[in-house]
Amino acid sequence: MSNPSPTRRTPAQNAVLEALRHHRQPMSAQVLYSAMRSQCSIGLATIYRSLGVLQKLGLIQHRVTRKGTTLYSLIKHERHCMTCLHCGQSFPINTCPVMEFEAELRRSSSFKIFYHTLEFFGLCEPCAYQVF
Amino acid sequence: MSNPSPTRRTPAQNAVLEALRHHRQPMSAQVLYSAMRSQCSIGLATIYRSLGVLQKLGLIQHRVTRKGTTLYSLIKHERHCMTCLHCGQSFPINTCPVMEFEAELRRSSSFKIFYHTLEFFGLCEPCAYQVF
DNA sequence: ATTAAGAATGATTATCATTTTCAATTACTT
DNA sequence: AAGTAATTGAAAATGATAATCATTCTTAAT
Repeated sequence: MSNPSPTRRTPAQNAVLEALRHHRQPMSAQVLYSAMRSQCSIGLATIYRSLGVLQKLGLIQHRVTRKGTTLYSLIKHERHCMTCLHCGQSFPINTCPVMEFEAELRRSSSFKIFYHTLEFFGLCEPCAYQVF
Repeated sequence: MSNPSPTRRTPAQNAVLEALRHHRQPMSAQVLYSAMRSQCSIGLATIYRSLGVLQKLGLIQHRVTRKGTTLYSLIKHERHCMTCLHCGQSFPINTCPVMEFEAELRRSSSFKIFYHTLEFFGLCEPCAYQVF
């Protein structure tokens, strides 16, 4: 459970982490950018770089939306979802069936696991009618 | 996001499906393009459109790589993996701990589930040393 | 404290996967 | 066959992220 962090975190990294801590929901780099812009001065490239580092430190997790944008959030409670292949909408699932498996995998593998993503794909009820 | 609603399966869609059936491994649209190009004549846009339709028909599944390219494959046995946040390499896992949960979710939800993605993120053993 | 080396920053540019456009072609219906 | 709708594909547009590079900030040694 320990994080590999021999390097000191930069002000930018801390600012990004703080922004993610403040806004509770997963955010894209772009949204993070405009949100942080109103507070401090930071470049978009720095945000991307910081997100990369924080990820490798095991502090934040990500998921990719249907449109291809990556959303970042603090590593805490897993929030999985069902995503409609037609409208792209995501519906949250409040349980996680992988917890136990992940713990076991951590023990049996030399791979250092930080987090996981689980997503179900298909059609939501309205779209199941509309398509085709 | 939303593709035109077809009334039948087009030759292009069948060709894409056949190509995915032939090559057994997950393929990107681009790779599919150059692979199919040598056989028949097809445009890249058509491949993307066909993949979208086939996905909504519940015939193929997808996963997004670390570099942002989407890989498509026939819906068959789930193949999950652990992906290194540093080198981007993916290591396959040969069991799936979600099967039972998915079946239950199918029963309890009105959402029409076709498939799911499960991916673990962290650092592979070599990278765990190299980073920082 | 000074300075040299190295890392971090940010504006811009480049890249690359995917989507959209639109004219041309093809398929379906009457 | 004629008319209408769907499909196709080449090219351009989009959009997220990565790379570049000159500048600024840290760090460490003197």
